[in-house]
Amino acid sequence: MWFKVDFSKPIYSQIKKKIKEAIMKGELKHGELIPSVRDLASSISVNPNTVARAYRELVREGVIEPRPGVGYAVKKNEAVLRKSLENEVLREFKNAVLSMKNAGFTLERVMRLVEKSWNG
Amino acid sequence: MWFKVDFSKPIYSQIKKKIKEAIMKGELKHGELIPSVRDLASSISVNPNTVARAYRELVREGVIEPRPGVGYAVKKNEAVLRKSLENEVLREFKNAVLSMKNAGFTLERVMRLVEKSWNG
Amino acid sequence: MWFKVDFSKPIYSQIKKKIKEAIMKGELKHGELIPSVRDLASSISVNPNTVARAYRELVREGVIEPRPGVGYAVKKNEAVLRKSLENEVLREFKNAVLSMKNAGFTLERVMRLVEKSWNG
Amino acid sequence: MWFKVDFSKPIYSQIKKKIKEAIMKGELKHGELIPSVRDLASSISVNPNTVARAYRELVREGVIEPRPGVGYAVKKNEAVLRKSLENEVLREFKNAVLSMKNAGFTLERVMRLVEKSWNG
DNA sequence: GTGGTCTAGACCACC
DNA sequence: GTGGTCTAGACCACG
Repeated sequence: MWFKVDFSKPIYSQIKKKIKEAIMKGELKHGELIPSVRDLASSISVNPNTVARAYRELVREGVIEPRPGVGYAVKKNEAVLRKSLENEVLREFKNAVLSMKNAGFTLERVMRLVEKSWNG
Repeated sequence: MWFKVDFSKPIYSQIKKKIKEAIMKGELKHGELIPSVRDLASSISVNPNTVARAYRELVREGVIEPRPGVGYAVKKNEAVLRKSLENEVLREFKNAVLSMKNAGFTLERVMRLVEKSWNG
Repeated sequence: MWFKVDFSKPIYSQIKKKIKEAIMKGELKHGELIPSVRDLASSISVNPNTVARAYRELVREGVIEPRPGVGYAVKKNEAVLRKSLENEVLREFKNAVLSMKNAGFTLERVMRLVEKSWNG
Repeated sequence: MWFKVDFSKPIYSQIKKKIKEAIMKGELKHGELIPSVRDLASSISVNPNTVARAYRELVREGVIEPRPGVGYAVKKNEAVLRKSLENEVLREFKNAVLSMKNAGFTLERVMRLVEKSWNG
């Protein structure tokens, strides 16, 4: 596990997002152990407490489950996870679309921008 | 001038955005006075300091200008303002699109969601 | 706000429980501010982080809500809170009753013990 | 010997409790061998170390005794064991009753809940 | 080895 | 003043 942290946003929420995305992409499968708190923390050069907070919240959201003395395992598969990730990401996206509208962009221009952003 | 404050985001930035949007929509025109700090503060039930901060930053950005003893007047017109707002909103939008991609949405689904969000 | 911390159980969860109980008893009312993180922390001689964690979880559970720059206010009244507290306390209680049964106590004896514990 | 492990509580203490209850119910009698560490571990899908720890503590408490090369045998009989279990369970029960009181339950409601929990 | 909790203290944004 | 986030590092329980 490996990614670049963006210090302009809360690190713990970036971790949550990355884990969720990894599950959705099949990089982490149902029942598999995710990286240990200490491992992930050192591999992205972040304090273990920060990773622990992210994991704790993922547990609360039902995405992973603690295996005492062993680590954390992926709990739910797409069905439940998708809902959690979708809600988060969708809200952000809808707001962005409305902001574009309020800023005076046309629907056509926004559509073109989606494609452009998507591919590069 | 009135709107519902969303306590989950910085209030001062919501105020800034609203003022900018009002100008772009033509609700506030070049040279016109915007609501006084105290009026806006009481009408949206917010600390006057918060409104003052928003206005201070708008002044710094050249969007409005102080009229000592009178209030604040719109400085930039829609054409000039658009550029700054666009950049801000565009960045947010591109991030949102990429998040959708990472979350496993298809391009087609995203396109449909643009239309849906736009109209609803 | 003032209470004796029991170091044999997680402090943050004792804080959560105390706040909930205070609300249920009417000591803290809807809309009122609860003690600030720093105040409570110093008054019970505990690290602010510990109080912050408790408050953060209470927010997540919908019991209190953050007032940025001001503090935390009591959000829901009995209706919602009762559910949250009841679930917690009830689960604990049912387990205790079943443990008594498994340990060989009679129903009659348990009933008498309820009264005894209640009054003393 | 088999039961469902609850991953939200320490496994070794669940094992201890189960063994004690089995003795009190007469399922395990004085002098009888209890399941071997490896058997119990595999039958409830748990790390053998965990079972070993439970047995070690039961030995320390004088509930069972090691029979080198053979296994562990029940040492105390029901009468002697009862006292230790009772104390443990009683303390838990009293706390639960007080929590119910603090949560605003009435004595009457608690009494009804005892019966309800007792019967199912 | 794993996670869970806590302390101490820093820095930032917000009101 | 308020809370939000993060670091550093300790200690404990569990497997």
